[in-house]
Amino acid sequence: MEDKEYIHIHEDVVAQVQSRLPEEAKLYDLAEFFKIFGDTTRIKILYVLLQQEMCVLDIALLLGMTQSAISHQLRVLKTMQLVKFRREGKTILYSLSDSHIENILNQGMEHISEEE
Amino acid sequence: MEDKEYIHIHEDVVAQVQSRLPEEAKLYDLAEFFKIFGDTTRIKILYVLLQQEMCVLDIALLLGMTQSAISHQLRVLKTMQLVKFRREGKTILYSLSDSHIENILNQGMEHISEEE
DNA sequence: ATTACTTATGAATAAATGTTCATATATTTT
DNA sequence: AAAATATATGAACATTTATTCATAAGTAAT
Repeated sequence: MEDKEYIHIHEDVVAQVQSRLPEEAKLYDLAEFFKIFGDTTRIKILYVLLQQEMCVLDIALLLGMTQSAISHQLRVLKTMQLVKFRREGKTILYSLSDSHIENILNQGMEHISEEE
Repeated sequence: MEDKEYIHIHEDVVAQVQSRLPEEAKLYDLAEFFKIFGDTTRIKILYVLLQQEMCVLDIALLLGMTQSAISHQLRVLKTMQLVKFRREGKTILYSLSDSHIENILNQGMEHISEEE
C-alpha cells in the first residue's frame, strides 16, 4: 500500500458536492454569525430587547448580572450589528437593529420546542 | 447613600419585561442549540449533508480534514439530533435529520449576505 | 480466524471565550 | 470645577471547546 487509498470513496460525488458548496469565507462568516446566539447571556439580552429598548443597568438588574458583564456582551452584539443604540442624557438605550433577528430566534425556539 | 440605588431605573418596566421573558431553561437550551451552528467545521458538514447523504471518510476528504475530527463533530450533531445515520455494509451514511435545519441555515445566510 | 477497512473514542494540547475586578471615559448636576 | 451617575474597557482567570494522536470497536472479505 503506497500512500493510503480509500477504496470506497466516490470521488465523482465528492467533487460534485464540493463544487456546489458555498465559498469557504462565507461558511466561516455564517458560523461566526451563529456563534453570537450560542451564549445564554446574549440570548437573554436579545429576548429582553425584543420587548423593550433598554439601558445597560436595567438589563443587568433584570438578568441578575453585573453591569460589566452586560456591557461586554453588548459590545459583541453591537460589533456584529445585532443591536443599535441611542443616547438619552446620561444613559444609552439599546435596541435590536434588525427584525431579521427575531425570525432567527423564533425559528430556533420553534425547533427546540418540537423535540419529543 | 445607604446601599446603592440606581435612580434612573424603571422597576416597573423591568418587572414587566421580566415576566414576559421565556423561562431560564428554555433560553439556555436555545443558546445550546445555536452553539451547534457556531463552528465552521459543523457548518460545513451540514452544508455537505444538505446536498448529499455521505460517509465520514468522504466528508473528511471533501473538507480536507482528518477522519477523527469529522467523527467527533458528527457525534455532536448526532447527539443534538441534527443528523441521522444508516448503515450500509461497512460504511455509515449520515444525513440531515430535519428540514428545519435548512431553514435556519438559509435564514442566517440571508442575513449575512445582506450586510453592506 | 485473520486481515483489511471504516468508524468511534479517550486523553492531551492549544485556542477561544465569558466573567470579574479595577479603573477609565463620558455626561449631567450642583 | 467637582461630584455623581452611567457606560466602556483592559487584564487576569477559569472554563469550554476543537483538533490531534493513538487505539479500540465493529463489519466484511479472504
